[in-house]
Amino acid sequence: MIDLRILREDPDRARASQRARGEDPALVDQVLAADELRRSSAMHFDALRNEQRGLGKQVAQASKDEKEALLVRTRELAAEVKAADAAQNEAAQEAHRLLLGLSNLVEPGVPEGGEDDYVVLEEHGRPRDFATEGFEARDHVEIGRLLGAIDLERGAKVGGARQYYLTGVGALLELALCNLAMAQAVRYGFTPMITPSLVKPEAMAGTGFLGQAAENVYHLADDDLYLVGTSEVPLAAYHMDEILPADRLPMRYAGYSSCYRREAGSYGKDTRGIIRVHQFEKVEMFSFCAPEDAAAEHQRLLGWEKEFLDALELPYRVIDVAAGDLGSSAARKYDCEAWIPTQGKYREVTSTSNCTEFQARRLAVRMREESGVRPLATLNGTLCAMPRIIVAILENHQLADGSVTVPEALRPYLGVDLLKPV
RNA sequence: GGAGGCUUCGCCUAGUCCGGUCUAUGGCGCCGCACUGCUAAUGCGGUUUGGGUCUCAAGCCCAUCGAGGGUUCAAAUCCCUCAGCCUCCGCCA
Repeated sequence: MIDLRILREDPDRARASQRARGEDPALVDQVLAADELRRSSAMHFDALRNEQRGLGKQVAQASKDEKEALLVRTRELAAEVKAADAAQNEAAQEAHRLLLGLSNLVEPGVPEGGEDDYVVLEEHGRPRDFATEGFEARDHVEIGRLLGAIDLERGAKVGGARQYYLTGVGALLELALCNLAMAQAVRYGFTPMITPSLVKPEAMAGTGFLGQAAENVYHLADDDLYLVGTSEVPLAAYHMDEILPADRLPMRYAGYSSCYRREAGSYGKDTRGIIRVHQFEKVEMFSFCAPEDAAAEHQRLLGWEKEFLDALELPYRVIDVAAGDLGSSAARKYDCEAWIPTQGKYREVTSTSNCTEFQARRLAVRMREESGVRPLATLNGTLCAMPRIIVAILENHQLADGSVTVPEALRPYLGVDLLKPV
């Protein structure tokens, strides 16, 4: 949700932001018109209600005869107040509904355009040259089968398309990655959290996932609960309706949870393997901080993502995601993409977003400092999304016989330095 | 799933039976001021949140007693629905 004051004072900025995203700039003017109506109908109600309360006091003190006279005016006033209240509520709801449809203001400097208009900021590590090494790289599906780490056939049998079992060393690998990620997060002051995957509509809507992203969200109609696509949702909503002391910011949480995605509209994309699945586990970083500190915090989150990928010795690059490919909550987003040898390209493994005050306004998370109360900023970043990291490790660290070298940092958590075919 | 109890402005709490004097009591905490070798103590004042009005501030207005609806000229207070927490019973990992 955008600050109405900014919208009133600088509507051009909001229109430009909408245009950059490829969304409708006219929505800004609809919101402003609705807000105008909201304020005028509220003033009307306030005035009537003020009169009603004043007369109410007179009635209480009046003698019997006076009372009858007062009640004449007061009875018709009651009807007017009721009507004005209804009008006010309707106007407020409509203004709010329109305001919720507006995406966050894009941060200055974000590349223009859509999905393919990202800007590459950095490259780290060098992809291996398997031809020079004298063998052809196997893809993660094949390696996973050789190691007894991934069972896709039975995943499909039991759960349908895009479902999988991690088995044997595959399962252990995920647990080791989780521990490595959590250890790093704790080192930097994050509070480890295991979060609910099932949340109420307020949490889902407040985080901004029931807009254009809604088609990718699982909804349990019988209970009106949603399955989260990321622990960003329960972490953002953790402090819903709360006022946090400014001197305790930033507050950082690392959430581990299952993530569920319908993957609507991605038919035919990544149908092989576990690059794109309906359920996976993820360690997610989340930060509540002062708005003026958000850009710096965003860089810190990106830094911790890079540190994790470095520790796993993966070649990757960092991209600045274009305006048209940002989620509605994000003002800016950086993705880290790991090199996938058998695809010959970089694929997203982590993503960090600065949501500025957008989510905090919707969720009513505020900060208290001496000068008062105001919304704070929220940011999120992937630390370790299991399937894609497993894909990257298996493919990048494979040997000619199908074995996989375990990155040094992971060895204490896995207990072995080589995964061998079974 | 069934029965009962509870939910008040940071925390605790009065008020709810019997509607208007609630502009919500008191304590704790916190902030400011005064007094005082220092600290402590004491005294005085302030201290929910959101919206509006206003050039800004002050001031003023409206809403807010778990949420929503109803009765009434008038609701923290009466009625209905729902949620959360607690206790007990039943079932179950």
